[in-house]
Amino acid sequence: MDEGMSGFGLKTSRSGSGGGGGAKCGRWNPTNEQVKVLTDLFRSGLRTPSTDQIQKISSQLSFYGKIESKNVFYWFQNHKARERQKRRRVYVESDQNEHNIAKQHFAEVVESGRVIETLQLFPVHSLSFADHSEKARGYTNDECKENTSPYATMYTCGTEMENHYQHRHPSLDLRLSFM
Amino acid sequence: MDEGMSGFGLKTSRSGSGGGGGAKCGRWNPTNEQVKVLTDLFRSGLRTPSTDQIQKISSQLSFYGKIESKNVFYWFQNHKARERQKRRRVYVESDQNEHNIAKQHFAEVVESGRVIETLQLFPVHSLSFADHSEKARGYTNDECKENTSPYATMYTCGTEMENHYQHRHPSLDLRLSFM
DNA sequence: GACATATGAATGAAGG
DNA sequence: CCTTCATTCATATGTC
Repeated sequence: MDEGMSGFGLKTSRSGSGGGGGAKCGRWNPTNEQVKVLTDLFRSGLRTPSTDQIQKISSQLSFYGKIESKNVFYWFQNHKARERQKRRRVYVESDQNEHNIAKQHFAEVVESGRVIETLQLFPVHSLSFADHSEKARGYTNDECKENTSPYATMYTCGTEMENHYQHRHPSLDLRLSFM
Repeated sequence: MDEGMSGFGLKTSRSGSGGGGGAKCGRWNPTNEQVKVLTDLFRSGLRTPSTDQIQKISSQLSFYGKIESKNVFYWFQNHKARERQKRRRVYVESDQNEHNIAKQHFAEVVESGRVIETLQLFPVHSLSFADHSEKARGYTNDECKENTSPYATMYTCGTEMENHYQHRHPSLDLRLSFM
């Protein structure tokens, strides 16, 4: 997700605004601030920025670290595609369990032209780059070992909406591994 | 991700305690049966299942335990990538000369629509959405493209050199420039 | 418990 | 827009 998970500690975050920055170049590695701004823009409705917009965004984000316009371009492409795809999956998935239509809670975001305006003036809340909110991805997981036994595994992880179609037996035609 | 997508379902799949006992998983932990089936499919030649196939496989595997389609997607992505990576290792190590017999390895698996058919047999029952119109686009061999151009920059967003902005700070007006 | 490894998940970058 | 590839992050598991 957009969450990124990068925790603060290990991720080779060369958020070197400023001087050298460790260059582990090879591919763009967005800083948390950059991601935040981009995400905000996306959330505010921007999906396919024009060349000009990309330029501007890139310029602004360069303050936080090395970045090229193509990075911005790709970021939006990927984010949009993944968001859509994610949604598609979820939709299908829930479709199979036939009982949670509620899954659609969000998905409006809107698209009015207003977004464009906003964008040109540049982002909203974006920066508070004092933001050290590392997601600190809590994960207070207790223990996750799913039992590996074939038949008892059903409801080990409730909550997701996946557990419902395990009533019919695969009939084991599976061993189609013939070749 | 995988969606290349890759980004399928929700990431925060921590179930909140709910009742059933079992554990709450931060990530999917496949059962042996699930792994076996996936491996068999892989061995039988399936490398990049289509969305439909992923759905079906996922449905079937749900019999053995909790699973989401994204898990199947990631599984194939990872398995394929790692096999290739491993092979590349070996290839590089053992091959100084021009004899690349090893090259043959991944030419065998790729061909014939057998896999597709197999897959269609796979799902059987269930699935109200079972459509037979598979794209059957059959994983047209991947590994052939050796990615020879690291930075081709084909993106249509003009100007690639952006790093110039980096040296002049946005003067922090950024924070205020919104709206 | 630290360390090594295997693997699930994510995402940048392309190619088409 | 779609799919795919490569790399990397994060966590589960195994070993000592």
